[in-house]
Amino acid sequence: MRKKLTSEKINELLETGIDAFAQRGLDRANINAIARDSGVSVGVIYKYFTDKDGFFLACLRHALEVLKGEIDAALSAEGSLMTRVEHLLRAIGRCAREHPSYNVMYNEITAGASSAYARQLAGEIEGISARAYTAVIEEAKARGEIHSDVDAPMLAFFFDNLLLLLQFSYSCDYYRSRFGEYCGAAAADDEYVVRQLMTFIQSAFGR
Amino acid sequence: MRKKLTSEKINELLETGIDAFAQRGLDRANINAIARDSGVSVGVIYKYFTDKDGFFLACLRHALEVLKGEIDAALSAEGSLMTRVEHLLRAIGRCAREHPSYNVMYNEITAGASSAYARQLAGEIEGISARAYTAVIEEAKARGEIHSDVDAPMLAFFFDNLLLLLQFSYSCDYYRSRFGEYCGAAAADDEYVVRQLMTFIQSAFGR
Amino acid sequence: MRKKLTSEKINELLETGIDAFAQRGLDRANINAIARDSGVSVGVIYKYFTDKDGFFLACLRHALEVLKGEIDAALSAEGSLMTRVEHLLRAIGRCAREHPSYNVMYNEITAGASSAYARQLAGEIEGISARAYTAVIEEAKARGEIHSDVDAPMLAFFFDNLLLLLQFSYSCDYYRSRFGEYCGAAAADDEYVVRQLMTFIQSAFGR
Amino acid sequence: MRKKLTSEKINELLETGIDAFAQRGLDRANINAIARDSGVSVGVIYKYFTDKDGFFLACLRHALEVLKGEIDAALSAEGSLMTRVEHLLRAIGRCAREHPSYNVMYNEITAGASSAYARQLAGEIEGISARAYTAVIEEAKARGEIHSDVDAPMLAFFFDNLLLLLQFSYSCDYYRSRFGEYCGAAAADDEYVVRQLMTFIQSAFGR
DNA sequence: GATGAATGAGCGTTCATTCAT
DNA sequence: AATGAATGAACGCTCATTCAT
Repeated sequence: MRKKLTSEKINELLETGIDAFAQRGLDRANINAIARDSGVSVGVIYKYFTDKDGFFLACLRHALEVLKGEIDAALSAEGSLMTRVEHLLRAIGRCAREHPSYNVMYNEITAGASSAYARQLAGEIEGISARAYTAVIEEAKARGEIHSDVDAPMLAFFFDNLLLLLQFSYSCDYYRSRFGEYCGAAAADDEYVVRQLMTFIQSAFGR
Repeated sequence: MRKKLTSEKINELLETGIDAFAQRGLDRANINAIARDSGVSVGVIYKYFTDKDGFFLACLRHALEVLKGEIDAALSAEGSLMTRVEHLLRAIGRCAREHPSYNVMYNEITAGASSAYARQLAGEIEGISARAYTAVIEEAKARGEIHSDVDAPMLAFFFDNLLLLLQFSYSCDYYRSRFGEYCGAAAADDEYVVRQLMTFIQSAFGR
Repeated sequence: MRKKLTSEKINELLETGIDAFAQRGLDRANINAIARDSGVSVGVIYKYFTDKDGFFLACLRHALEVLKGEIDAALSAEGSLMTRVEHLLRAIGRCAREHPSYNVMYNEITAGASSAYARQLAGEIEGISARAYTAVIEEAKARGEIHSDVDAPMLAFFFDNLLLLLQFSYSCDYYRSRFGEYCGAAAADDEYVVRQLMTFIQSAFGR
Repeated sequence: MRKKLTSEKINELLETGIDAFAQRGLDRANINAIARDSGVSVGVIYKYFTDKDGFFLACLRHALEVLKGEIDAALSAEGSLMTRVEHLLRAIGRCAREHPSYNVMYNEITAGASSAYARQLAGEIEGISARAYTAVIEEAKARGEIHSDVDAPMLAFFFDNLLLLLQFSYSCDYYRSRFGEYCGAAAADDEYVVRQLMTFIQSAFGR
């Protein structure tokens, strides 16, 4: 073959990597297998990425870019606080359906093997949402949509905790089973879940 | 040596395993090193546990037993819903301080490598909390502490999501950094965090 | 098998290693092949030696110990300077016949791949001969067997140069061919070579 | 670029190759790095040389041509045997200073990896010196400068052994350290070494 | 002819697992 | 029963070589 790699090929490689890492984890995923399944040679992985960790990180960033893009779009929609929350929840559902592996990779970095990069990644990944959510909440406070004596960053944190676990509960095996343990069949009724979580958040945000 | 293994020795082995798995993850932890550090031979690990995965699972269950014990104790205290919630939050803080590795292992099973056991473990681990929280909420509904038209299991689920991420945010590198990104120094003020989360949950539970 | 390795087995391993390194060089020798050919698993190589380099060094030291042992024996014989020289030359011939690979390994460390250890190894290996030869020459000077105004260490150096290249000329492919280019069939006549070199050295040592 | 390769460029390539092979050895030197450092593509190396070994051999011949040129010049000078020897020794010193890598490559072929070409190379490289030295010695014999009953080729061999190890002792890490072990600071005093070796050879050549 | 990105065989090393003692 | 040395499959990574441009 020996044809120059198109950027689509690199994208395919990242997608294959994401699937492999999501299914088997950073350590159990096999670089040689990923290369074979992507139809490229191992060599190109080591040409484009420093090592397995570097490739994993690239896959991760690729996944998170898409994820965060959807979130941003939802957040910057017009409307009241709760309208935007609704958009957010629906975006989360959509992402989980369209890119099941992305959320799994996201969850992966919170665990063991990637903890060497924990601090840096958290800054990179969470910083933006943290500031965005906090800003939206401050804004809502200013508009009187929520209590004025609330701690905005912490409210944002609790709020994102709910979203994050919803994401994971849609996509990660363990969290999905856990969701089922709690809610049974209702867990599968996306619309119902959104309504219930909306109510929960609405109340939590107070008047 | 060649002395029969005391159950004490087995406990020490599990503790060493938990620390190793928490620090390095299921795949990177080294069975031979764990044996050495516990002062036993690799042989006994393979006598008492089927394989590395089996040993990991045993470590996990050991950790979760302690964790769930604390939770149960807090939950079965006397008092109003919010009093029990407060006990719960404080128990979570205490566990995070006393057994930092336990929560990390808990988070570990939600990720990649252990997903083969996801369903089974989720049932084992989450089922009890799911039923306990749901029962407490139903009870609170009956007492009028929370709205009567609320979906108890789903409320329990959202509630546990908040608790779970608090646990992880106290103990797991990534989640701790994320907590810092959101809340800065306030993240380290346990008392303040408890108060804020109490308020959040109180509101979410509605009148 | 799984039987504990006897020290003979380790010796066999070293011998196999020496042959492999002598035939193919440090880099081209294959650790897995060496293990297979010795009837042990790769694992034991990495249990007894830190890495390929460490194993190579162990092989080297094993070879040189034997070599230096023979030299020492010859040197500590009774008799005049030239008698001892004769013993030395015959010992060199014997070693070359009995352990053809040992000299090749010795030559190996003077080249490329092992140059990282050059200084240390030179001290370890040459220091003893350097002192021994110099002492013998000083002694001969004192006895009036050689000129009194000669620089003993440098004479020892030139002398050892002649011995070293004789060693290599008996055992290393290139040096052997070179020997043939110079001396034709005479190169194969050990006795004749010894006599000629004795004469050469005798003259060089002066009256 | 895509300009035809000048012979100048090829020379630069060979020089870079020589440095790389001298520093890292045949196996550890990296063809791609050599190409990069010479400002040519890997492709041209494989156009002008059959493979890595072939390129190594070309580098070697390039180095030896220069080396042998200097030797020949010294040897064909006017004067007595010992005058020519002195020229030779000084030429060796000069080469070691001007082309440190050349001697290292020379030593490289005597070791492991290139032994496949040992015989052929030895003929190519040593044959000429062998005949030249032997001729000079025969001549000196005829002129009565050395004993008439000496074996000229063997004397030439011993003589070249001394020169060869002097070359290597000036340029190769291991041999240089060995030189130091024998002679300490005196090893660095070129003039002194030449004088001592002259005396040694003079005596060895006999009356 | 020159280029240099792509290829993939090959090897050093690790470590879960076994089993003779 | 407990031991721990031995095993060897498996995998990350390198780099000599090729060939489409």
